Amino acid sequence: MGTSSGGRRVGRPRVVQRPDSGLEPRAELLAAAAELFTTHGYAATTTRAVAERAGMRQASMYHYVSGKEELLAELLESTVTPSLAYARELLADDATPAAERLRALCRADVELLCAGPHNLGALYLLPEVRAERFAAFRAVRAELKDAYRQLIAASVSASVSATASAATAGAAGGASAKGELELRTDLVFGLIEGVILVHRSEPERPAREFASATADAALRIVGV
Amino acid sequence: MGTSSGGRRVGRPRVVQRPDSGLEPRAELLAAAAELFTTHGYAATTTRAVAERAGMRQASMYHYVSGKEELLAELLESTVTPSLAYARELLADDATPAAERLRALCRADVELLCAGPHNLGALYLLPEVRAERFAAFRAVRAELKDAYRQLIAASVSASVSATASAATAGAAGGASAKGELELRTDLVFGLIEGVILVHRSEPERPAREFASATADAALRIVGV
DNA sequence: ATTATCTATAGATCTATAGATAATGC
DNA sequence: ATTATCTATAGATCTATAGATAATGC
Repeated sequence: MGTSSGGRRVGRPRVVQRPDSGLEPRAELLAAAAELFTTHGYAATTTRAVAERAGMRQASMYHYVSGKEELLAELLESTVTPSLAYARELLADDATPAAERLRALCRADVELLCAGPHNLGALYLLPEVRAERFAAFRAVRAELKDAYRQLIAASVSASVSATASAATAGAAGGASAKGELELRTDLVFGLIEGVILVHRSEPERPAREFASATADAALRIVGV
Repeated sequence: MGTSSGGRRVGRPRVVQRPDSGLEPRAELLAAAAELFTTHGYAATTTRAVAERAGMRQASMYHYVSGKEELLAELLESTVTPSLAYARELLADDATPAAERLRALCRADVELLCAGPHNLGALYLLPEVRAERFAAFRAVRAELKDAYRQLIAASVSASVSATASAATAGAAGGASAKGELELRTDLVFGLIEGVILVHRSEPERPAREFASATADAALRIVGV
């Protein structure tokens, strides 16, 4: 295990020595890529910049990853996987009211992405993500969105059957019930995403509070 | 005037002739840049790609613009300027209730950006926009956000004084009144931005309806 | 012997300029 | 003469590979 600090390392020494970050070289590369991709963009970030920030020369990076794409793929998945795992737990928990579970998912999602050192949420929007290479990530994300959809549907139907006030549901006739659900899902998903982006401008606000306020806003949008 | 179609044009003919688009060369370049920047990203778009899509050779582009940056700057300003103009009108109109004006601004903003052929809203998020070169754009955008802030403040105070139900205002003690306003503004602004991005996935939904639904959602977030 | 790193570089770009060319205008 | 375009290209990258090197391990 102890490859990190301590004993001398195998292999030719790095030309520029730095205070041991405690991270494995691959993790150092990922951290460097996260910072550079979010601040300068993916296409504008060179392999040299990533490697050098991770403390090694450009060519040495290829000992650990196949190139920039692999770094992006891994970063993308690392942002969405924890949210999805939590979403699955929530979907399975049929003891808690749906609205409460929806609230919990919104909070967790915003907090996870706002609390990290970089704005990894912004990576979702890179045009490069549409490439075939990142299909796996897009699938995971679609599954997360579907979890939102299910929780919203359950929240709405619980609210309607409880209060019988169909007025809250807006123009939900019944014919366009599916369209209504799709619309609410897009509004909530848009809020979550947009709010994460806006947060970057005001990073001094505690992520915890902000996530909680966003979750409240999401429930108000859904109308429960 | 009639430089567009009709009579023969001055100068060496283009090597690849195309059905006259009716646009001036500079406008053709802007349209090409809009498409490429939004689909492939700014850094990943080459001057060659822009020029060729506009029907001219790479070098000819420099006859009209100084480079990619100028194209981006112009596209950015063209997306935010109409919204800001409308926001100023609304701020001046003290005959209409604030909540109604806020609703109108949200609608217009979403509709303007969703109705266009490309997702110009996504350009806001390019990391390159943080560069000094685009300070003018960022200033315009900050002014637009301030218009939101003012309309939200006016909506809330009208609502509170009318119904005296301070409960709607959430945890608005009074000490953190400014923080509350800032929070609501970020939530609404985040919703507007996020929703524009989400819309791209489902472009078959009419922009008009979607904008209207978003405006309703914004008012529910604000709590009026 | 194995490993992690290095230096060097070929090949493929991409930008922006220089200078030529093929139209119209007068 | 003026204009819009073209071709050609210098200079500056950037990526990914080849092969050398300087450690540790046995």
